[in-house]
This record gives sequence, structure tokens and C-alpha cells, in this order.
Amino acid sequence: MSSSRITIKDIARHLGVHHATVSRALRGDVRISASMRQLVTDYAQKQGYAVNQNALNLRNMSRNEIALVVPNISHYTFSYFIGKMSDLANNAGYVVSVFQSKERAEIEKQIIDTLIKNRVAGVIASISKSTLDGIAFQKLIDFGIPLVFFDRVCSDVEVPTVTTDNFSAALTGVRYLFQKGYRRIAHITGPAHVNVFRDRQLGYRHGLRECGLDYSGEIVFAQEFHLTDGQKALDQLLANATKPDAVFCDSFVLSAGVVGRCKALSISIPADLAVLSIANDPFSALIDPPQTILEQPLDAIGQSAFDLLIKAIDTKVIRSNEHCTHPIRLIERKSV
Amino acid sequence: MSSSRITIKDIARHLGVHHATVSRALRGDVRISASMRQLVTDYAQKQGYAVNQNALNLRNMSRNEIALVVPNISHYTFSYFIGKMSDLANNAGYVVSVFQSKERAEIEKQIIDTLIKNRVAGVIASISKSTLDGIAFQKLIDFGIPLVFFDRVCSDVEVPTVTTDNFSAALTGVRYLFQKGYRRIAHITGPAHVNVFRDRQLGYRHGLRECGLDYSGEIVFAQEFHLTDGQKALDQLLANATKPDAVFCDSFVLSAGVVGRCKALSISIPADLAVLSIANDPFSALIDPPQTILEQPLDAIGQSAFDLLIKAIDTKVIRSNEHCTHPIRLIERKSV
DNA sequence: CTGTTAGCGCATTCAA
DNA sequence: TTGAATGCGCTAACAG
Repeated sequence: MSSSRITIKDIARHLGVHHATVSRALRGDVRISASMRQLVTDYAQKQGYAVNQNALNLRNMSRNEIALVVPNISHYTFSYFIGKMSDLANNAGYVVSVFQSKERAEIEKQIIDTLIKNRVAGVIASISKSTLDGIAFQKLIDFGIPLVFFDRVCSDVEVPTVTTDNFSAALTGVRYLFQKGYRRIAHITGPAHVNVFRDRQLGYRHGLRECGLDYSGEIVFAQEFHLTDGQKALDQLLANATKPDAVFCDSFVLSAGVVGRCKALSISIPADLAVLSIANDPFSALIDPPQTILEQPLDAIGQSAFDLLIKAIDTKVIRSNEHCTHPIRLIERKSV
Repeated sequence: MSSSRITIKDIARHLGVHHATVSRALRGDVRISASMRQLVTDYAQKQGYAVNQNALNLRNMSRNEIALVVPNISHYTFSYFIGKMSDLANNAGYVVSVFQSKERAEIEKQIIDTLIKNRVAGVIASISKSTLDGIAFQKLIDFGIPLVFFDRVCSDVEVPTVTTDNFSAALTGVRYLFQKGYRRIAHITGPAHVNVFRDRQLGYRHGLRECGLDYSGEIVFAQEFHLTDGQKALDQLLANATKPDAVFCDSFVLSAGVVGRCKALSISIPADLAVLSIANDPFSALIDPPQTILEQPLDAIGQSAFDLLIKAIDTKVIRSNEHCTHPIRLIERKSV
């Protein structure tokens, strides 16, 4: 074990000086003589001294840690976001810890308690599909911990948010499909109490009206998105009297499920059915056919969320109604 | 801001008792009278008291944090692993922090310094492709911080490791391709100084010899795996005098790149070329054609790594040569 | 230029 | 059953 864990007191004792002197020397305080600084740093180096961040945290009443709370770490959107956030945070001297709610509000609650106990410097979160209100997150605010929502937000908590323009995205999607000649456009989406899905549903319906379409196939899921959900949704839509000629999916996983089911049913894309989805996953370009998507700008979203959080941490202004919205970009490939 | 951040001293003052009493009451110490316990917990609850984990960390000389160090957070293998590890760790009362080396050894070094400063309870790591030795990781051991390697390991650091049986995987892959009638089997892999790729290269060559094959196409990459790397590798192989009739890829990203290139070149899979890869990504089943893969048991690997780390933390036995190897499973689909 | 003192929040040992 | 005193490692205010 080589009882490392040398402290400044150990160094002080060895050098016959006070530990405050060591502390100052190690931080390059100019009031300490150059020779003493050299002596201390050399010895510290040799002994493998490393400052105890826990002690600093206690003393400073804060931790150099930013926590990320997401529904599912291994979904591409979130894992990419985590990676981006890690880079930004590490460069700014923060450590990033991650938590997944697994789409369950009660797990979110536990996570929030942990974050409060740990006195994290700030939190960036995207809520679970089963989260109906912001009461749990409000606890963070009441405790003085800055919070920024991204993508999926709680509108009843007064904090900065970073979202994509979901209404416009769906509207753009419907317009694009209409322009390409599709007239029976279905929408596979999530529960309307989550802003992301609600806004897209509004955009979808607005688009239908605007284009003068009367067909409306909208399927809403309560919980997680799996490949099988996309498949089931398609089956449901095909069971209707009038079948859709296009589906607009709120997630790449759903559209991938639809594509898989089409293959099994020998439905040709885009000849028989167009598939358009809001997505980020690079595999959207690799499946057959390559998917036309509405791409969320993940890097920009990550940067905005980070900036807003750091601002809140630095200024100590937590409550805010700063809402940052990013546009979505249409990437034309072969599925429409 | 509602200056929360109530401490036991605040509670003690309000209740006219000593803060040690409050501390004991809050933890349900039976030596404190039931009435006092009730009084304290009620008031603490009402005031939104939450124990300061930083103070506990300092006092206990350890932090309830497990750190994960991976080359790239957003690669499916790693993001899935992070998710799995998060669940296990959170259930055991730990917080998980994540760091990505971005395949760069110098970033790994910085990360390790941070981990030491933070006095994390333990570290689970998979090394970057540019890491040539374990000197940086040895610092953790010297500092008394338990370390477990998974997947990509440093053999010169004496700690527990969890890997897949890479040699057997490649051997199985070559045998399978041979059995299916392929005779010119190429291998797209990574730098041999990383155990994962070295072992697979050994298994590949062993398989060729065993099957009496003389064709050998082996392409090694120095750095990151991107889709374009798979494409480039295929081009290289096709430029050879004798073209391969099968490629064995060390990563799904590479095989996806190969598949994409085949599509562009109108090479039919598996008629003209078989593609077999070591993979986990669920999209391997969704691309066209669905990929035959050798699947790593990520859940089992995660569980083993976690168990080994907890054991090291609990027993304080850090140095160990416990090496846990998991078998790989062949999943037959349509690409061979 | 360096030492002294105090305190961050908490749990624990020793007293009472 | 409760109180008092101590210290985890570190920094900062104050003193000299």
C-alpha cells in the first residue's frame, strides 16, 4: 500500500516549518521565499503529494463537480452529450458525474437527494418520460444548486433551458413530406406531458392543417422507446382503414424499428412508405435505406447548456427564465 | 436562494442541544432518547437538512465515488458499460464519475491526477490506443486507490482485469468463416500493443494456420476507429492482387464502414464478401444485411469489473493478479 | 517571509 | 442519555 497520502503537515514536519507555509509554497505564493518554495515543491513531488480535494471542498463549501442526469446513458443522444459535456467541464476544472433515471421519476428523486448530499456545483438534466412535475428538481434550486435543463425540460421550474425547436422541427418535417408528395402522414411520438413530444405534436398538427391534410395518424407511447415499439407502431398504423404513406418518428430508434418491420413486410422505402425522423445517431446514415433526418445540433446544445450552467455557478443567480432554442437541420438521404 | 445549507450545528442551536446529539439522533443512534430523535429528525426534515458528504469524505478519508475512465464515452460499448456500472454503483451507495481519454495517453495522465486529488474510492478503466505502458495507472496503485481494467488492459500493472477471450473469439471467427467456405479471410484490427488487438491477431493467425490457409490480409490501424477507416481498409484490401472473400473486423464501426463501402461498390454481402465482426451495438442487427457478429457479454463484464473493484475496496487488497475472462458468443445473421 | 489561530461539517472518544 | 473536546486536510486572516 506504500502509505502515501502525504499531507502538508507531514511535509511541514519533515522540513521543520509550519504547514501553512507548505500550503502557501505549494500554491506558489510569492510571499514565500523562492528557496523555500523550491524545497517544499521538490519534497512534495518526491513524496507523491497530491492535494486532498475533499478538504478543499469542505473548506470552500462546494465541490468541483457537475452532475448530469439523463434518462438513459447508453442512448446515443445522451452518451454523445455526456462526452461533449465531459470535455467542456474537464477543461474548466470540473469533474463530471453521471446518473441515469431509466425513465423513472422515483429514481430521479433518489438521484437528486444524492446530488444535494454531495453538494455538487451544478446539475444539467433531461427529465424522464414519467416525470410529471418539477417538484423533485425544485429541491435542488431551494438548496442553492444551479440547474439547467436540456432537451426534455420541466416548465414549472424556473431555470435556464436548452432545447431544440421541436415545434418547427415537426412543422418542417410535415411540410417537407407534403412537398415530396406524401398526403397521409403519421406521427409516432411520446407522451404529451413531456415538452419535446408535446411541441412536436403541436407542430405536426399545425403542419397538417397548413397543408390542408385531413389524414391524421398519431401514436403516442407512454414509456421507453425500443425497436419493438417502432415495429408495433407501424403495425398499428397499417391496421387502419387508410394506411399512411409516410411516418414521422420522434426518435431514430423508432424509425429503425419501422424500417425493420417494413423489411419484414416487404414494404419498400420510400416508394411505399416514407420515413422521416428526428435523430442524431450516425447509424441513421448506414441503415438501409439511409435515413432522411432532422438533425438536432448536439454540440451546440451541449455548449449552451454548459455556458448557462457555468454562468449560474459563477454569478450565483440560479432562478432564470433564459431559454435557449436551437434550430433543427434537415438532412436529405434516401428514406423520403 | 433561501439560504438552506442547514448544518447540525444550526439544528442543535435551535433545539438547545449539542450538535453531537443531533448527529447521533439523525443517524438513529439508540442511545439518544426516542423523543429527542423524533424532535431532531422532524426539525431536520422540515428545514431540508441534508448531510454534507464532503465533510464525511474528509472525516472518513475516502469518497463514495467510483471513477470510470474510457477512451470514448459515446461509443456504444463504453456507454452501455457506463450505464451498467452506474446502476450497480448507485445501488451500492456510490456515485459514478466518467472521464474520456479520447484515445490519448496524455489526457489519461491528467485524468489520473484528478482522480488522485479527488481521493476516489476506486477506478475502472479501459486504456486508450495510444497508451504504451501502465506508468500513469501505477500512480493510482501507489496512492492506494484500487483499480480494475476491463477490455483494454495494461499488463504491466498488477491489478484485476476483466476481458473477453479475444484469442478464442478471433479463432472462432476464422473457423466459422472457413467452415462456411471462405478461404481468403482478411482481418481489420487495431495496434498490437493493445492486448485486445494483439490477442485477436494471434487468434486470427492461429486460425489461418489451423485451417491451412495461406492468404493473409491484415490491416492495423494506429488510432481511432471511424466509419471511414473501415471504408479505407476495404479499399486497401481490394487493391491487393488476390482480393479477400471475407473480412473479420475488430469493431462494429469498422464493419459498418466496410458494409457502406461495399454498397457503393456494388459488392454483395455475403455472396461476394462475408463480413464478420466483434460487436455489441444493437444496430448491427439493423443494417443491411444484418450483421453476423461475435458478441461480447457486456453485462457480465460490467458485473465482474464491479465485483472485483468492490472486493478491492472492501478488503484493501489492491495488487492482484485475478484475471477474469468472458467467452464470446457467435450470433449468426446474414452477413456471412 | 513565516508562524499562529481558527474553522469548514461531521463523527467519535471520553466524561458526566 | 447528553455534552465537551478533538481532528480529518486545508486555507485565510492576522500577527509578527
